[in-house]
Amino acid sequence: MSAISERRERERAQRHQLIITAARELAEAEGWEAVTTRRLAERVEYSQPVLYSHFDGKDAIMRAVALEGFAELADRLRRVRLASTEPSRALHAVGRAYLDFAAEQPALYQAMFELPTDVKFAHAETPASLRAGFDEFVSCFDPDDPRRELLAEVTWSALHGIAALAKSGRIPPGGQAERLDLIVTRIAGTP
Amino acid sequence: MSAISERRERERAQRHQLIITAARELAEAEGWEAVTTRRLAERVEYSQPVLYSHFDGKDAIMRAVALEGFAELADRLRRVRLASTEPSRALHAVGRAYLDFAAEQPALYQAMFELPTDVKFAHAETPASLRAGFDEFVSCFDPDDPRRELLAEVTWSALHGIAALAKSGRIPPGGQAERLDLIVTRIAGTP
DNA sequence: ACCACATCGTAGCAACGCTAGACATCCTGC
DNA sequence: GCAGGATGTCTAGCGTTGCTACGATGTGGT
Repeated sequence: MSAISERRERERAQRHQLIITAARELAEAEGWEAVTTRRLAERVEYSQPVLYSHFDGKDAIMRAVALEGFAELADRLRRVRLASTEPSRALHAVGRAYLDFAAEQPALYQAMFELPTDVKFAHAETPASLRAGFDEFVSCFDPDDPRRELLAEVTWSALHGIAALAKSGRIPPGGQAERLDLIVTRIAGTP
Repeated sequence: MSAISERRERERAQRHQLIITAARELAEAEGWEAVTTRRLAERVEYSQPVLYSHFDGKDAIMRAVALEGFAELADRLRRVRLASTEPSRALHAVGRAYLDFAAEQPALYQAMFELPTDVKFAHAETPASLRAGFDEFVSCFDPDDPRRELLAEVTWSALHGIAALAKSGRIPPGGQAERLDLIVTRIAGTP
């Protein structure tokens, strides 16, 4: 009984992850509008109702994908920040890593930051990985500066702005490096 | 024949605008996901196929709403900029007007800047009203500065970032004024 | 007055998210 | 070892979506 139900639980967890990965791959390959419950079910080789035994619905699946993305992004930003020898260049490196993340995985980024979500961001029940990503920006500023939370917010928002507008073609996709330079030098520079 | 077909054409144009207005109001009241072709048809008191004799589909209707929004935004920004007596404060005023526009009409803003679109932004066939809105930002900077296009791009992007993230609850909706201050002083301030 | 044409509504299609109930399969207790 | 119960999966279907083919209606020109 114990060993068997453990195996079942293991299989169930694997399938849970399989659904998330399949949704993410499908979204990245053909966009979120192509991620239907039918296609997703076919892809994981189960019937539709199985999806609903793991998630409350399509939105919950997208939320799970987004959460996975938050963890990966926070990890990536952290690594880049710690690898920066000079603190003054840390923000630049983190910013570039952020833009690269958005450009390399547009569908994932969309699920995280653009699609409507009920994930709470600046609340008590905010997932840790979510706060962790933001904190990487905060850590790039002087701990003694009382406005460093605000500076991090605005830096993040500006990066999100150029990432989102470039992704949808609303500003020319080239020239992101130049925009990043401007943001970093103006915001992180001495006031 | 002439007078009658002219009247028909007039009625047709009125209905065209009626559809756009109805879609916009419905989206603003209940969100874009509530704007279905059936509900929209009922609201304008015609049957569904009539919508398709005016627009290529739902996306085209949303595009028409967005274009109307671009014209209004450009107009609003222009007025605010010209009303600014002191040039150094023009950018601040334009920025606040932009954020107000986004906050007051979230569905319209969403159609303009967040939803997938095939409207070209930085191309030859860019609608005039669209370029006009961007130019209001450009005009806030020194005409002799070779980087003023870049400065306008980044300013606009940063404003879009805080508008979009605040609208979806990803940053606290309060404190936009503080963020605006920071963006304006850091970007428009002397480098 | 009559025909031709344009215009509009009814009805229907495939696909969507989601769910109820039948079916099969496996574990448990005697 | 074997029936009984519980767990898990699939088939089938509901209501709604964007969109369209086709028939009815009514107007305009000759």
